[in-house]
Amino acid sequence: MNHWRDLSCGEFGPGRVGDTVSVAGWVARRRDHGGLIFIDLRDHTGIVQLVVNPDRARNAAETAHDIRSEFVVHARGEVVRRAPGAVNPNIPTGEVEIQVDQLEIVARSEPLPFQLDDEGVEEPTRLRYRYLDLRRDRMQRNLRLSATAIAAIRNSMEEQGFIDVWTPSMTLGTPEGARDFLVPVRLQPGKFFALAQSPQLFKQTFMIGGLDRYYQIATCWRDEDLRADRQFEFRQLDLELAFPTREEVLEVLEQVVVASFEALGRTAPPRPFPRMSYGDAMLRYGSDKPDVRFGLEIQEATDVTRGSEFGVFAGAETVRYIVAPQTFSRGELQKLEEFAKEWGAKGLAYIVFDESGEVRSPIAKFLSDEEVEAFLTPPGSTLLFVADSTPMVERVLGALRLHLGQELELIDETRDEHLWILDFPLFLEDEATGRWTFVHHPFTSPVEGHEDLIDTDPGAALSQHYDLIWNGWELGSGSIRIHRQEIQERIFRAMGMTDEEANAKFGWFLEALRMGAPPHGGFALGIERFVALLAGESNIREVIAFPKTASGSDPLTGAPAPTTKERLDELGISLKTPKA
RNA sequence: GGGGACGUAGCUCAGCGGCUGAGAGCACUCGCUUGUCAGGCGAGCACGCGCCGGUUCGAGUCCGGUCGUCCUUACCA
Repeated sequence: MNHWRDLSCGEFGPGRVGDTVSVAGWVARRRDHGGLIFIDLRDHTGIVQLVVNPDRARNAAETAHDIRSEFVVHARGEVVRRAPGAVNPNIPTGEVEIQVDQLEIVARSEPLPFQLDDEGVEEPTRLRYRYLDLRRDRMQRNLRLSATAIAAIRNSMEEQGFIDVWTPSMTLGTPEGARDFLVPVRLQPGKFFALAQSPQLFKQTFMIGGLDRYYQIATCWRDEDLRADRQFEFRQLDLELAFPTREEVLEVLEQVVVASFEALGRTAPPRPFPRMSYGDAMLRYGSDKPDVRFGLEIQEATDVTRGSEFGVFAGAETVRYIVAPQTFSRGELQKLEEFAKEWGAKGLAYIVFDESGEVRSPIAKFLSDEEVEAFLTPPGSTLLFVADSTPMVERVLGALRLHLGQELELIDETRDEHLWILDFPLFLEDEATGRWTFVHHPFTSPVEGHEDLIDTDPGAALSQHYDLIWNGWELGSGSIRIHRQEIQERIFRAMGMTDEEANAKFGWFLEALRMGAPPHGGFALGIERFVALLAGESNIREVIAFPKTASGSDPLTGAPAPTTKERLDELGISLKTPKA
């Protein structure tokens, strides 16, 4: 170490008794007994108690009198064993303390705007003074955990033969997908770069360039509303490999996840991770990112209700239901119906089977014997039905299932469930426009043999896309890509894009596909989501040093901010509503 | 853009259906205290109801708007 410190605060123990040492850190707390003064000295490793005794060091005692919370101090003294009655079992260094000989104030501190041991401080305050928040255990732990995980990810990628290559952040914008952040160019006024939403086309170009296995922890920018799991800028473990099978890509990711768990000293999830088809996920969970830590699976009833006396059932494209493992009062059922309506349902039919075996249901009188028999469940349960178009049924019951899972505390928080979702459709029909839009991105390869469906029956074509889900969070997604130019062009056409448009947007890439593109595929894993889950946080802002708020600003720096007229003139930009 | 919640002291919050000194805990300041570790005891400081407007004899409280924060939804290929 150096003259400031021989040991970090958390490193003191009985083995150091008798040593004369230097220590430095922040004053977590000072307890002044008039004579004796105790100082809890803190750094990133922990806390050690300094004892300043005027009988031993008069100058140090005078200095200690001036010391306040969060001063940075440097002390020199002797490590001594505490008297048996004075041991503090609450801190790892509690068996020893430092009898101070010299004490120096290195930096003073104003009283802090919030107390570091106050767990209840609101997020805006924490972000406004993030440097103070960072001193606290939670952020120290999360950022260190993040660093450990990222190191493990890099190691794993290197071991698996991937090379780290950088791609530009400033690139060509695309009208599809999320909104781009635009970057004006002083040298070419009126033109804009877009900040990369991901290195997607660049990494495919690496494969055409013969790099074979590429990875990068890439920063990505998307101008979309911020959420608990979304920021304007975030990082992806971005990777791509040539001549892969789907299994190989999944294998690479599973290795990365396992390596991260092991680096953190955790029991790794068993491999291979379970798989589920997209169709299955939507049917059973009403979601393409199902949380499978609890049951409450959605049941299909459409066949049974086809000719139902109950008009709502008979007339609906799809009827499905959830069996909740308890009964509900009328009021509770009404609330559940309101919840379903908020998600777009026209109503929520129910059948309550009381503990006594009695049936409460406004629709029971319409149901045939076959229906009643099909829906029969043990006493003390409730069936909740949604009848509507298939996407609406999936949507509403998926939301209701999650809602009930939380409300009824059915989710086993101690479990970790990793899951692959496979066999996505290539296209989904956009409900608003009726046009076919790609589910993932337009570079995803159809399943072999489904190429012709692109033109004949787009809705039936499956893609070689896959998502990695952890406890209901989408960690990332990937696919086997299209490496044949003519297939790529057919996809663009199916989306209603003319050849001219496709060329204008992706011409350089279509050209590259004509010059020897190997089969390739890859994946992108959301780093912050992954780390947040590893850290047990439900919000990625807790694992980001300087996150932005939901409104897209940074309370610490005050960004974003207006700029000057001069800067705008230089860039050839005029504002509709000029600001000072 | 839609829905919900919140905004009172540095922090976290209480505050009646409208009434004559706007509060608590912690923090902070001062004093006393030589074995505390959420130190103890005593004294003190806080002038603040996000902002604008309205209703009223009277508004932290009611109404409208606005700003900010969080959650959620559309959105996030």
